[in-house]
Formats: sequence, structure tokens, C-alpha cells
Amino acid sequence: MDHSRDLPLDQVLLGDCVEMMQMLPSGSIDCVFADPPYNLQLRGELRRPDDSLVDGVDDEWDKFGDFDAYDRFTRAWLGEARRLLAKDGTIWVIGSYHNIFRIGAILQDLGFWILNDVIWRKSNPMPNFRGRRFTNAHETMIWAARSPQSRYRFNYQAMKSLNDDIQMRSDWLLPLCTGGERLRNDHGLKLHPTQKPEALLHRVLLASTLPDDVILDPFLGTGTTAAVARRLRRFFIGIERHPAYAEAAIGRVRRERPVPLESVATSPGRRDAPRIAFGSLVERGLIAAGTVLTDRNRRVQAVVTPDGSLNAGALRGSIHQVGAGLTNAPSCNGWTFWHFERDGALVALDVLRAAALAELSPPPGPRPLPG
Amino acid sequence: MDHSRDLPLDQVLLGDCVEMMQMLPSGSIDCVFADPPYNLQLRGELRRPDDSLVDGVDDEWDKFGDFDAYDRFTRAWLGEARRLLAKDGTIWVIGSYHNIFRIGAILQDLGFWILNDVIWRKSNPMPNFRGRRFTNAHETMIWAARSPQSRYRFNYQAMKSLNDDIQMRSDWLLPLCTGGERLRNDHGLKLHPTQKPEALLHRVLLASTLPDDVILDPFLGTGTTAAVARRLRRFFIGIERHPAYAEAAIGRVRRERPVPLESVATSPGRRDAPRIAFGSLVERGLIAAGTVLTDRNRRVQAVVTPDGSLNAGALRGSIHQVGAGLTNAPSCNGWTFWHFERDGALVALDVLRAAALAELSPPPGPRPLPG
DNA sequence: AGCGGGCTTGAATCTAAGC
DNA sequence: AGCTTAGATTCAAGCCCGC
Repeated sequence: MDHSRDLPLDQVLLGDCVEMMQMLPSGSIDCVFADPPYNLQLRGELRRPDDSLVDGVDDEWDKFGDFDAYDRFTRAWLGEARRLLAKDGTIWVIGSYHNIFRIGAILQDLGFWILNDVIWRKSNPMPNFRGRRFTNAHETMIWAARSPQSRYRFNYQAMKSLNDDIQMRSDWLLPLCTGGERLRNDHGLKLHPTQKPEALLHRVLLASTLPDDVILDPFLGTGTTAAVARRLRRFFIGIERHPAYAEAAIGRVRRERPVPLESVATSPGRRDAPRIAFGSLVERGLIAAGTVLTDRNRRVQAVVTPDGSLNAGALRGSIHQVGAGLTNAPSCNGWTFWHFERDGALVALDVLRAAALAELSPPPGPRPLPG
Repeated sequence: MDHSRDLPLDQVLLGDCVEMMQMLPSGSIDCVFADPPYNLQLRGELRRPDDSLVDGVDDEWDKFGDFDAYDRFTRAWLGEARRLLAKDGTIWVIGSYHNIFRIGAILQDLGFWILNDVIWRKSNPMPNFRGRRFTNAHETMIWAARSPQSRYRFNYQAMKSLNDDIQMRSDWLLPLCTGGERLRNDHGLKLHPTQKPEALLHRVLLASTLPDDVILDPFLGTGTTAAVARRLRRFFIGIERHPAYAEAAIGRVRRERPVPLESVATSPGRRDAPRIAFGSLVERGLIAAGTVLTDRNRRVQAVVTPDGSLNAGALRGSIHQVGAGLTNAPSCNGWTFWHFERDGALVALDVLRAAALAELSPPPGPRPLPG
């Protein structure tokens, strides 16, 4: 389904996020990132958290009226977001203890399927000045698929590479947005109270989207999502009701340069590689029929047949089936299980497959930039 | 208000938690710690890459029909818990993304006032075997006061002492409950699928309660809350519906020895607080509160307190300060000065510190991002 | 919708073997 | 005997995908 003609790609829409979302076609968005306002002031205006004011604001919270209004607001925008998401799309929502529990419960009620809650641990949080609580040193992100049936995107290998080749955990240590990255007005004051660090969005988009995916941010603010999306060669659609924020976001995106095309292809997982049939290796002479295969410890063995199946006594079948059968395992990856002898050493079939793959698709050289 | 005559102090009540709570008088509890069923909704078996089977939580007590049934259950027990709490009481609830958002929203709906969400970062979580999500490496605790008007207890200085004299943050790094602390049946299998580490309860109770406070755990399980409460000279009331769990908890509490009376008083809020990480050793059970320390020649001695300071007659302070005070020295390295007896021999604190460091080696920090 | 190819694991504790 | 090391085991898990 290609919606690109109907979509305002790489644009910032000025206005209310629910009204704007209602104008977009269903199923057209691959990923939503949302940093919703967490508090409703008395006049119905939405405010973002400003840590230095939290204590003062808390005391005036009318819990029943405000919770109810906040829930209605949350159901409205999350419902629209779900309509816009493609079948396999995912959503990220960030919040603090003031609002994240209500958001999580409503996500579940609407049929979203939570995949992880991810903790952004701030390396430089604001201290608790009054010494009455623990230092509030984190925010919570919820990552959810549109439904339990969604075959969502997760770039496992890219995340692992980002983390010293160890699985990425659900707690991320990142500094607050400060210094040159922080947008400021003419008086040197921060333009937006809760500007998110680009590193956070970098990791979010790298984990759960592909180049050319369409990412929607219904509360764009000063455009961190848009800037990082453009940098990583994803499309974005931003919605922001505050003209000054929207203007800042537009300028920020305009200054952003996409990274070279060949560098956005993040570490491909083995799942993404084209499938090679073992039989094709026999066919192409990379391994001869009659070759004796063994496991790593030479405990079991089997013989390669001309059609690419294996023979082991009464057992006959694929490299996976025979491996599983001989080890009484429910399943077996024959590519890594079976070995053959070359120059006196045992070599895994996977080595042959890698060679075959390289032959099929040589690594791409640098490609020209469009436009 | 003294309810102690009406209360089943230091007892384990066998039965449904809501029914049991209904029998207790209003306003009689200082602190609730609750580890309710998580409503995990596992969809099938999970195998490791080596085909071994993961032993998940498939117990009947974790089965609920749908979110609505779980919400009704949650409102019932949280409502009773709120009735039992004293005006200034607080509650801790621990959960994962499967249930914690519903619990947080219901806490707010019932009028509780959230003070912090605290992240238990697991130093040794189970990996994500299929590589389809981030490693689920944390659980979330919500700490809330009975109402916005509660003048709740927070032992700021004790928490600071536990954390190298820096404000305690909202993310806590602690290992899972394993090894000798884990209760096992005759076959060596874990007695309870979700036994919490004592270090977690140590920090919770030290942060938010005083000696002689009454702590209620409506889902006692195998009694971690009860054991740590007794050790720290708090009273507990435990409720557990599963007879085998309750029995294990009772035996466990019976084996528990309260620390010496003079050592449970937490650090007074002094400006020159001890500069130590020694407190974390106490918290994690590497050295017990109440342990008598001596110098190498057994000339002086002091007692370990739960927050990691030492008591020696009128002297009280860090391991360094008390060592210096007792020897009339201007300064003293408490790590090498103080010893305790193990297997008849004197062992320096420094030995413990090395062990603790190895155990708590944190995951790698953020690396510079590519591009 | 079922079948089967084939992709997927970190930290800590404990035991047994080796030196 | 005492120390080191390799291997086995375990931990609240809503853990695959395409033909």
C-alpha cells in the first residue's frame, strides 16, 4: 500500500493533533512517536512538565476532574494514532509517573500490544531540592505494536551493535538535552521546556523503523523527531499546535542533512538475508554429494545426497530435520549444526552459505545521492 | 493511635487478601508493600537457543480472564489497603509492564498520591532468547502516599548514606534473588517463581518506615517482606492464600534474628554525613546489621547499623569516622581498619568490598553514536 | 492454516575436573 | 589440599515467519 501521494511527507502541520490526524488516511503510518502533554491546566490548556515547577503545580491538581479529562484526551489521540498505523506498525509514547500509567492502561484498552517499557535513565537529572523523595532520574517509554498479531519491526542486530555486541536492555542511560543541541530564543532561554535529546530518538528510530518509513509525531514540539528522522532518511509527519514551536521545528529540519544513503542501512540481521537452499550448494558444486557431515563433537554423522537431503541410517530429510532427529531435539539449525572436514579442520555449513551469499549479492559500492 | 492490641502482629494470615484485610481496623497500618500477580499472559512455551525449556510463571494465581477482571481485583485489594493505611501511611506496589500501568492508574483513581516510580534494574536479567524485543531488564515500583495531604515518612539521610552520600535516585541496581537466599524445595527447585531479593525490601523499608512501624504485605509469598521487617525491628502482617508459601514464610521468619536495638536507628540528618558505599554491603546482606567489627588487634569495636554507619558507644558515623575517633587519629581508612570474624579468623571489610564490586559490575555505558 | 526452515542467550551461582 | 577453569544450570517471558 503506497500512500505517499496522499501524505504530507516531511511537513509540519499546524493545529490540534486529533483534528489533523483525522485528515490522514488509515494504515498509512509505520511508526508513531509521541511525547504528549502530561497536565491539564484549569483553562483547558495543555502544559508540558517543567521540573522546577512540578511541586507547585501538583498541589493544585483536581484529581477527579483532571484525570477524567486527561483520559478522554488520551483516548482521542491514541485512537486516531491506532487508525493511522499500518497493520504491523508500532508506537512509542514517553511520559513520567504523572501520566504514563494512564497512557499505558489506555493503550492496552484500545488493543495495542505492549512490547517493552523502556526506561530512559538520565545521567544528569535535576536533584530533589527538598529532600522529600528520591531523585526523579528517569522517564518511561512504552513501545507497543498496533495489535498482538502485528509482525512488528525490531532491528535486533543494530541494537546489539550499539551496545558492545550485547543485547540492548530496557534501560537506556542518556544525558538530558543541553548545550548546543538545546534550542534557545534571542534571550538565551530554552525555547521548549521538555526538548528531548536527539540520541533518544536516534535509538528509537534505529530500533523500530527502516529507511523510507513514515514516522508520525503528533506532539512535535521543536522537532527532535523530525530532525532525527530526516537525518536517518526516514519520512516524518509532524503536528504541533503552538506556532512558535512549529516554526522552530521547520527551521531545524531545514538545517538537517541526511546521512549518506549507504550508511543508513544498519547492521542487517541474518533474518533479512536472502534464503539459500542447501540443495543449491550441492547443485553448484560447493559441496559434493557423498560428503560425510558430523556435528562439532563428531558424535553423529550423515551423508549428503545429490538432491540436498541428508542420509543417516533410517533417517532422511533436510539438514535441519536430520540434525533434530539425531539429537532428539524439537528443532535444529542445520547450518550451524553440521560440519565437514577441510584441511584437517571441521568447518560449519554456515561458512559455505556465507560464500554462496557473497557470490549472489556482492556488497554494494557507494551510490549516488538523489536530487 | 495504638492499634497493637487489635492487630495480629508478626503473623501470617492464611487466606484471600481482601477478606483478611476486611478483618483489620482502619488506619492501623503504616506501610503496605505489595507484589500482586502480574497477569503475564504467556502464549506458549519458550525455549533457549540450546533447546532447553524456560521455566515460566504458569501458576493458577496469575490467571485472569481479561483486563477488566484484573482491574476489579486490583481495585478491591487497593481499596482495602487504603482503608487500612494510617493518614500519613505509604504504599509500595511492584510490577512489570503487563500490570503496572493499570495499577498506577487505579492508585490515582482511588486518591493515592504517587511520590515516585522506582525502577529496579536487574544486574542479571534473563536475556531475550528470540531477539524480538529489548531484554526486559527491570521492574517498576510505585511509591505512593495515602493522599496528597499525607505527611509521609522518607528517611532522606539514610538513603543518601546508602548511596555514597549522593541523593538516592529513582533507579536501583540490584541482582535477582538467587543462590543461598532463594528458597528451594526438597528437589532443589525454586519454591516460589518470583521471590524478591531481600536487598530490595531492605531499601524500601529503610527509606519509608521507622522501627516499630507496622508493615502489611497482602501477597506475602515466601515472606521476604516479613523477614526483612523482622530483621529491621519493624512489625509485619502478612497475608498469603497458598498454604505451602505461608508455611515457608513462617519458618523463614522464625529463623530471622532482629538486629541489635541500638543499630536500627537510622542516621540522623547531619550535614557531614559519612562518605561511604559501605551501606550497600549491609543492604545486600554481605554483612549483617548488628555485626561487631574490631580492629586487627581487637582493641576497639563497633556495631554495624542497617544504613551502613557504625555505632561505638557515643560515637556514631561512617566506618572511617568511627575508626578515626576511637584511635584519636585525624583520619582512618575504615575499609582496611575494620575487621569481622568469619570461620574463626578476622577478615577486613576490604575483602567484602572487592566481592561486592565484582558482583555488581554494571552493564556497559552508552557508546558514541555512529554517523 | 499448517508445516517446517532456521534464527535466537547474559550474568551469576554451583559443580566437577584439572593442576 | 587449595586454587583455577570449564561446563551446567537458572532467572516474572505476554520471545518467528513465510510459503
